[in-house]
Amino acid sequence: MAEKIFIVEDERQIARLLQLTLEREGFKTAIESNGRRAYERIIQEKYDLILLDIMLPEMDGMEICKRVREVSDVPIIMLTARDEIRDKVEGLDLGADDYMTKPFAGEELLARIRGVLRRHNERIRNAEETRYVVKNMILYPDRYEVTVKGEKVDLTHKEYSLLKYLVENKRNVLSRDQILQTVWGYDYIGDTNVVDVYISYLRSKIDDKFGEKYIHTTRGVGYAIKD
Amino acid sequence: MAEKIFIVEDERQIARLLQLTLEREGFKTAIESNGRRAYERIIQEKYDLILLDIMLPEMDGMEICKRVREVSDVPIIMLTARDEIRDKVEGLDLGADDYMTKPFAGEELLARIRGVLRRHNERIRNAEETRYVVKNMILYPDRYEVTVKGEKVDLTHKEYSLLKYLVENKRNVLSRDQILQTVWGYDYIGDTNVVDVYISYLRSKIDDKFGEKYIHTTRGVGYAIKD
DNA sequence: AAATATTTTAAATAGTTTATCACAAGTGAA
DNA sequence: TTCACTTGTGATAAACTATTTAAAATATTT
Repeated sequence: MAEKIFIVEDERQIARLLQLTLEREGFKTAIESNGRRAYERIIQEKYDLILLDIMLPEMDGMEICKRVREVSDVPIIMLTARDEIRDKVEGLDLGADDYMTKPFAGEELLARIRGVLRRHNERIRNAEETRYVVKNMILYPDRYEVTVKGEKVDLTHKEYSLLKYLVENKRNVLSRDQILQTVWGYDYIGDTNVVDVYISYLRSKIDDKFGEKYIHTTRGVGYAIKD
Repeated sequence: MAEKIFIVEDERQIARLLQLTLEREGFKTAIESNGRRAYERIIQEKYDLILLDIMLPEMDGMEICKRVREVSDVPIIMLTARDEIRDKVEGLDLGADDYMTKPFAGEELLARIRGVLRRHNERIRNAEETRYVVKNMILYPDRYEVTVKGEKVDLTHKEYSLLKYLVENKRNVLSRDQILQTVWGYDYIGDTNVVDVYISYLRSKIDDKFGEKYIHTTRGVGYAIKD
């Protein structure tokens, strides 16, 4: 699918040139010359990348960048005249992903655009990782990691698997047999209290350490994790 | 069927942006900017998911989340500003299903919404989130939990099993023999009044405590639970 | 191969639940 | 209203369950 690039530039010549360069490479484009209108369009429509000039009528590029960043991570590349070097720095501070100084070579622009898009896609893919939230505990299954109040908790493999099983079934009481089957892979139910022991380990590393009750016992039945 | 998502956010621009993003993906949406009104709408109407900003006029998102959780399992995703609140939020008890920091990429938000909805649906389908309701009492079989007027009732295993059997057969009078067979597993009927005793325990924990008559005696026959 | 970490088993302890009994209270028929 | 029977309830001993600890067995790393 072709990415849609929004060109915010009040100099018609430059805007047109950009548009031709991009469309020749298969991108879709839209152009806007007025700052305030550009901001509104960015908010309301969906673009995959914004090329943003700094000097614009009604609202300048810095201001647009700042405001857009309050609500969106859409990739932004700032376009600056060569002598506005101070602006470069400031633009990056405002959350732009990259910048280009005018005049620029088409190849360099395309390379930067591809780079920014690639990094952005990676960011999204990584950010999509699932996580399970219970109170202030977060379990990240892909990372094999658990944090409580932002602090990493060190768990052994069995401890982690047990916690994961509980968290995946938040609120439901799981019997020792269910747990043995799922976490330990036992298929006949022996005479062991290993589940109880591991519950105890988890509690000392989580409940006790952070002074909150996560793991609940239902006598005669099993264990459950709850908010 | 399109899921209905309730956007609770006081910044119009952000709310609007969320709405557009979601509607473009085929969700139905509703917006509310005031915290107290949002709470009332959540309680009274049916939404499939709540996007809940933290800072809101009249009642903040944390408070709403906490109160809603007392009566409902509706999926909640918290929205927090990146710098100011993020750290605090990690340290606070959400009871939420997930959270997002602003600004966020539309793709990530959609991925999280789908993830939370999927898990919620699985919870309902697989975990038979069935509930038995008698007057103000709700019995959740998977959670081994009983609430009356939203308040959790502490029951022992036998008490719970007996209550469950009665509730599963609401309005039907069950004889002591039937109860002994099903709940106690006795297959010959001895000379015991243990059923009577447990009926008494249940009444003191439920009927008496909450001042309503749930368990009825049919003289010479047995017991039944009724609205 | 030694050192370290993890997992399992076993046993002591503390705590809760259960069943029974004895008697009190309640109910309906005569 | 009384009587015979049914039902309700508090006390308690016995049974059971969960928790913790420590030590033994196993796996992993150095």
